[in-house]
Amino acid sequence: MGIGNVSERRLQSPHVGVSVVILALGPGSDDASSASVDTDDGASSKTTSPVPRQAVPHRRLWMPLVRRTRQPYLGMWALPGEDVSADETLEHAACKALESTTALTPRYLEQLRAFGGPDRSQGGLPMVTVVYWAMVGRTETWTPDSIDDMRWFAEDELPELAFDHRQIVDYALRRLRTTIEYPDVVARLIGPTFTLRQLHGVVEAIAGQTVDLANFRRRILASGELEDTGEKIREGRQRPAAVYRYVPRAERDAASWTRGLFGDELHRINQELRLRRESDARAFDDPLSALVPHRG
Amino acid sequence: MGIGNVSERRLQSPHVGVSVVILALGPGSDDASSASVDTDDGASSKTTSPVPRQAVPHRRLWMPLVRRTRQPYLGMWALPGEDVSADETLEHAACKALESTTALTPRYLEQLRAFGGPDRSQGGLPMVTVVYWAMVGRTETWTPDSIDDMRWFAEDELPELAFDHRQIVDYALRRLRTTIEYPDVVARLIGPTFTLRQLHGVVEAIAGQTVDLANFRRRILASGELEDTGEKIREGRQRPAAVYRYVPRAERDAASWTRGLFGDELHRINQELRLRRESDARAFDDPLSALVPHRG
DNA sequence: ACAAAAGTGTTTTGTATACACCCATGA
DNA sequence: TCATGGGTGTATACAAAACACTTTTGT
Repeated sequence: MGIGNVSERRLQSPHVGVSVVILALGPGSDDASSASVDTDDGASSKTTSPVPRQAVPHRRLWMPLVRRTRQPYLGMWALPGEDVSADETLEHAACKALESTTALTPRYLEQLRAFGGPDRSQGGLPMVTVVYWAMVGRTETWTPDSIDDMRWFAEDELPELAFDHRQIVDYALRRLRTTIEYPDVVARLIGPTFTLRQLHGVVEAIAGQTVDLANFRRRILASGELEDTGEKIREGRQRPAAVYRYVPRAERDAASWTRGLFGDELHRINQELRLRRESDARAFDDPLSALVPHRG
Repeated sequence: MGIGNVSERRLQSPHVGVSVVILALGPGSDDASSASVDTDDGASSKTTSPVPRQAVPHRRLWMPLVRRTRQPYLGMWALPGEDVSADETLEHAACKALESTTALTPRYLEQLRAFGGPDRSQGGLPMVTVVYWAMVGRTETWTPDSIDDMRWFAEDELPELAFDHRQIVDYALRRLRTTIEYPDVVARLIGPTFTLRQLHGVVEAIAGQTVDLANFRRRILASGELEDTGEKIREGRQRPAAVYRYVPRAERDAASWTRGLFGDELHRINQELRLRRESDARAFDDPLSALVPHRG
C-alpha cells in the first residue's frame, strides 16, 4: 500500500475528520407539545427556517447544527465534527463530536460513508471526512437545548448548510430510511424497554409518513426479537400498554458490526474517552507520550 | 470542524489510503472451462488454497490479491491499495489501485466503508483506509492474468490476509449480497448489453447459490428497467437468446450516487486519471504546480 | 357511559417459489 | 428427431396492507 514512500506526495496527504448527523425524535409541526425553539435569535436572517410546511401528523426527526466560527463558510450552519488523531479510532472521534454538541446519550452510531476530494473543502484544507449518523435521546419529554452557536432543526426545515453538508444529510436520511427495515435497529434506537406505540412513533418519524399501527404491531412481533417484560405502563391517561424489551437472536449478533454500534458498546467507548482525556491532560507536560499508540 | 488549529494534534493526523476489493466472475469448482491458475508457484506453502471444497454448481467470484513487499506482513497477501493525495478524489485513488492490478475495465465501483483506528496498522503508520469494492470483466471467456506478486483467488478459497483485510473482504461480500437486490446494480455489473442467462449467472455467483432461472427472469423483467434490444445472440450452440439493455428510470438516477459509480462515469474518471498522470509527469520538473488543486 | 388508547380478526392484494410445460434451433 | 437451452403458465405459500372490530382503562 505504499507506506513508507516518503518522497513525492506523502506531505500532500489530506487531513482526516469526522462529522456526525445527530438525530432525535421531536414534535411534528402543529404539535401542541411543541418544544421547538422558534424564537429567532438575533442572528442573520438566512438562518430562519426556509420551508414553510403544513401540519405533519407524525413526529419528526430533529438534528443539532453548529455555527461555523471560521472561514470558509463563516457563520453558516454545519454538522458537528472533530479532527481525527492517529491514536484514536474513528468511533472515538465521532463520540467526541457527539459529546461536544449534546449531553444526550447516543442510542446508536453507524458509519455512513467517507467523503473526500479536492472540491469539497472550498478554501479550507483538503479533508477526508468520515461521516457517522447517531440517534440520541428518548422519545418523550424532549426539550432541545439550544445554546449560543448550536441549535436544533427539524429535518425538513433545515437552513442552508456549509460545505457539502446538505448532500451528506440527504444521504444520511436516505440511508436511515432503508435501515429501519431491520427490526433490531428500530427496537434498540429507543432504549432498553418501550411500548409498541413508542416504537411505532420512531418508525413514523423516520419513514416520514404514517404507518398502520396494527400491521406494524404484527410485523415487529413476528420478527421474534421482542420480549414482553410483563410490565405495563400508562403513556396517556387510558389503558396501560405492555412494555417490551429487545432480545437479540444468536446469529444476528455476528452480523451486527455490519451496521453500527448500540448503546452498550457506545457506553464503553465513552468510558474509554473519558480515561483518554485524563491521560491527555497528563501528556500535556510530556508531549512525547502522546505519540505512543494508545494500547502501548 | 477545527480546520486551522495547527498546534496540538495536527501533526498526529493519520494517513489516508484506499483499498479495493476487486471482484470478477470466474468458474465454480470442477468446472471444465476452468482457467484458474492452480499451478502452485514456488512460493511459500501458506499461499496455497487452504479450504478444499466440493463441486460448486454455479460460477464463483474471484478477486486479485497482491503480495506485500514491505513490513509489516511482508510476503503475505493483501488487498490492492493506494495512498490518497490531497488533490484527488477518493474515487480517483481507487481507480489507480484498480488499474495497477488488473487491465480489466471496472463495471462498478462503490465505497464500502472507512476503516481506522490505531489497532489496525500493527507496526505500520496509522492509516485510515477507505475501502471500495469493484466489479470488473465480462462473464465469458475469463482468463485470470496472474503475474509475479499478483494472483486471483476464489472467494471461498482465500489465503490468510494481511492487516484486517480478511474482515474487510467478509464485509464486502456481505454488502455485495444485499446490494444485488437492486436490479439496476446487477444489470449494469455485466456490461451494456447481455442475455438474461448471463445476468442470471452473475446473480448466482454473487448469491453463492443456485437461483431459479424462470423466477429470476420474471422478477428482473418486472422491474421495468430492462429493454429488449431486438438483437439475438447464441451463447452455446442452441436457440439464440434475446439481448437486453439496461435503461434507467428517471427518479432512480437521483438516488444512484447513494450506491456507486457505473461504467460510464468510471470511464470519465479513468480518462481524467490519464490526463492527470501526464500533467504529473510534467510537474516533476515544476513541483509547485502539483500543489495547485486540479480544477484550478 | 364515554372517550381514548390497546390490541385482535378478517379480507384482499401482491409477490416469491416450485416446477411443469411448450418453443426454437442446430446437430 | 432429439438434445439443449430459451421462454411461459400455473398452483401454492407467505407477507403486507386496509380497515372493521373488541377490549381495557380513567374520568
